[in-house]
Amino acid sequence: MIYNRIKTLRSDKGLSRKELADAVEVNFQTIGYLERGDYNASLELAFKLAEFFEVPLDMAFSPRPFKTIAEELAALKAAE
Amino acid sequence: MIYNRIKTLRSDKGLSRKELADAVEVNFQTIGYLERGDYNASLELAFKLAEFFEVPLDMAFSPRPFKTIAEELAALKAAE
DNA sequence: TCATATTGTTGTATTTATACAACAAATATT
DNA sequence: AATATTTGTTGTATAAATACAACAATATGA
Repeated sequence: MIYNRIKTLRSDKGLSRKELADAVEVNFQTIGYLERGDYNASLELAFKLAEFFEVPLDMAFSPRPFKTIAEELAALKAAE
Repeated sequence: MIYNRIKTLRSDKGLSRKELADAVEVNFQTIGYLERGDYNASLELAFKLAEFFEVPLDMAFSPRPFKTIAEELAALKAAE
């Protein structure tokens, strides 16, 4: 299982699934499947999405659950 | 099409396909397919391989052809 | 050189990712 | 509230990734 932040990245940009799907050239329902975790993106699609969102691939996809914002902040504080 | 450096990374470590395959829990022939570019790794396998080789994912996989060592050196020199 | 291990090739089977359609449920817009 | 847009669900179809087997070709090592 691979975790992803597609939904967050997408809504941050104020895009609908259809718009994102068009941008990376997949069916709009494919975006839905990915966001719900029904299946993983292919490597190819993962690269396209990361590129589209202008983030490194492992900021959009991770083999381990992403930290919540609260956890990120706690980690930052601990690292001071 | 996604490019990869699995063959290089693997032979740098002096491993056979079988050994690498066992380490990332796939069939040894799957490694062969990937090395020959017959098909792409899944995102899951890509993460496992990158982790195994201790390199960032995009050092092992890229949507664009990797530079040769000569090109890398030329780029380094140009950046001086 | 002979034996063994590794790699390449071909072929079949299964699983997973993607496409597409129809329609219901939920949100947003006017 | 009525309408339109977006999202969720289910179902079918195809393509791509993976497993596995058998065997040929190459390379490695005794």
